[in-house]
Amino acid sequence: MRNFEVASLLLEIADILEIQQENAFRVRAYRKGAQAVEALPEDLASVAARGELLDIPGIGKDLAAKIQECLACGQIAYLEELRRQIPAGVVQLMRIQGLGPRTARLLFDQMGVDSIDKLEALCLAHKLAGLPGIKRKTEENILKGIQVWRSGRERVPIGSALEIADAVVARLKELASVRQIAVAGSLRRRRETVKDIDILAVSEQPAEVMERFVGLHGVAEVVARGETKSSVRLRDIQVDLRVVETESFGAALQYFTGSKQHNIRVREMAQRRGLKVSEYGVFEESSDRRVAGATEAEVYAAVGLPFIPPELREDAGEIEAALDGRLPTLVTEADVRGDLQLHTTWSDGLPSVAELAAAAQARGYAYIAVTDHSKSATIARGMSEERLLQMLADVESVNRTRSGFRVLAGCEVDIQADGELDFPDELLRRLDLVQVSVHSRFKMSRDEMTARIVRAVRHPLVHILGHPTGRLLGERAPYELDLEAVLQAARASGTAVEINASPQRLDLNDVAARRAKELGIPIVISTDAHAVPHLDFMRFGVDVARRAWLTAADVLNTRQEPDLRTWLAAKRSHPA
DNA sequence: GCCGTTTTCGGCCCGACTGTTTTCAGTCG
Repeated sequence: MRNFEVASLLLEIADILEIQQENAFRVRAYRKGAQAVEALPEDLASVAARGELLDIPGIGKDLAAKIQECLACGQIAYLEELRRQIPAGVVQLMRIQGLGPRTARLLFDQMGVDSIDKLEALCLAHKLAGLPGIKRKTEENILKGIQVWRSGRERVPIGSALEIADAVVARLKELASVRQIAVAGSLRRRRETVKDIDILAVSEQPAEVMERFVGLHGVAEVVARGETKSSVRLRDIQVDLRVVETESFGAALQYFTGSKQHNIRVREMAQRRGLKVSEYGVFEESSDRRVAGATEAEVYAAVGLPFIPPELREDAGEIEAALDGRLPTLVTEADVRGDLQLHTTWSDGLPSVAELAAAAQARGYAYIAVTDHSKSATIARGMSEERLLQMLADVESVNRTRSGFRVLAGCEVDIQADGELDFPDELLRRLDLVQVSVHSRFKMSRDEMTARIVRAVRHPLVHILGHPTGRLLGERAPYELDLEAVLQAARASGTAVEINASPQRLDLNDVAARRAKELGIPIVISTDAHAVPHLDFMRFGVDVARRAWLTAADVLNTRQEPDLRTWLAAKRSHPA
């Protein structure tokens, strides 16, 4: 059983307990436990086998026992019992925006509502008005919520969310009264998908800012409108705006960036020091005197912490690391010296090698690798062996024209169903860089797929495993795979793994990349660009790397060109 | 249910907005 599956069972327990109006802290304990499990960079089964479940913060005796039970028999008896009391359909009701546990309980108890379909029918027939606390308006809001839920666009990929957020920020910045403005929330933490966009501004004319905000082009609905806080639906996503005073900006930014769990930890630390943290600032409990608030650094300092980068704020060990002075210096886009997975006219890319080299050098890179597809990738116009040789000549001629810049001749070689590579060794040996990836036969069994990839990763001429899980965000689930086994094979053979920065892929993801780092596996961040503008995807890959706690030293393509070439050569003499 | 430089018991983050209310509960982040 996968970690996320265990986590989802724990979350379901939390949901049901919440509907049953159980102790809120007990509910929180299950949610926290679920989050800890999901963020765990290693398989729960391995941790359990070592008897270390209790070492996971947030997992105590009870949760450890339930996790053990999960791993042993795939279910939790306690949850089965809860499900008999509150059917799954009732838990589903809480997926509707504006509908929480109290209302779900009320609807189930009084009207037997146990599905969203039934809820919709009753709303349309105006059968809910008259229940305590429900009138016409509430029915309307529930129907709107059901529409949003049906549209299925509950989470938006980071690429499109950033685009919308940047546009909103630009429009609001035009107002002279807007002194400061920033994106907060999970978008600032650079989660791969987000549920909404949070924007924070400082202005002495909050009313003017709100006015501009709710009137923005593309606003489909004003969800809420207050003096300092408003929400709209804009192009299928909710955007929240808060306006605060200058002296509160840092506190508000810290607060609205979250995560919720991270903030709870910060507040607990503040409490122990006799302080109270809110979005308005840090205050002395006794006197209400403000001690911090204008900047985030100030807020963290007040509770005894160094500044923690937003990407780490998930309560996944960053508080402890900060206290011990072990926070990593995260890799930045400026550290990246080259891009190692690129496609050109030699297969399915748009630019020529020369065009790509010019664009990459203009961007400040010192090198790139062109990695066109191998012959089996027919859909992607994979290269025949002759064309591969012609590509080598092309790369050589481009290298003659450019100084201070190097094009490495590479290939993205298909991993065939049995783990064999798509080109013979004598050809691979002529390449500077060999990347291997799966592009076919996605539906193999977990064992077969694992064996297939492990075999390729162990091949002595292979440098990098590309998009290791094969997922396409929101389109295709990762293939069945024992990723831990693949990573162990990479470690043993010295092979690097890729963070594919294409916003469609982001593969490895943050959790897996963090595990790869833990194992000491070299990591590359590549865009997989098929056109010149795709070189800009690098920022998304760096975001994943930062969420994975990576420093520049963990990332191969931050090295100087000679160092990289040394690594590429040394890899081939690595004892397999 | 978890946790411990205040604690093995008694705590556990904090405020805005809406819709229903005549003073507040529910939801959200």
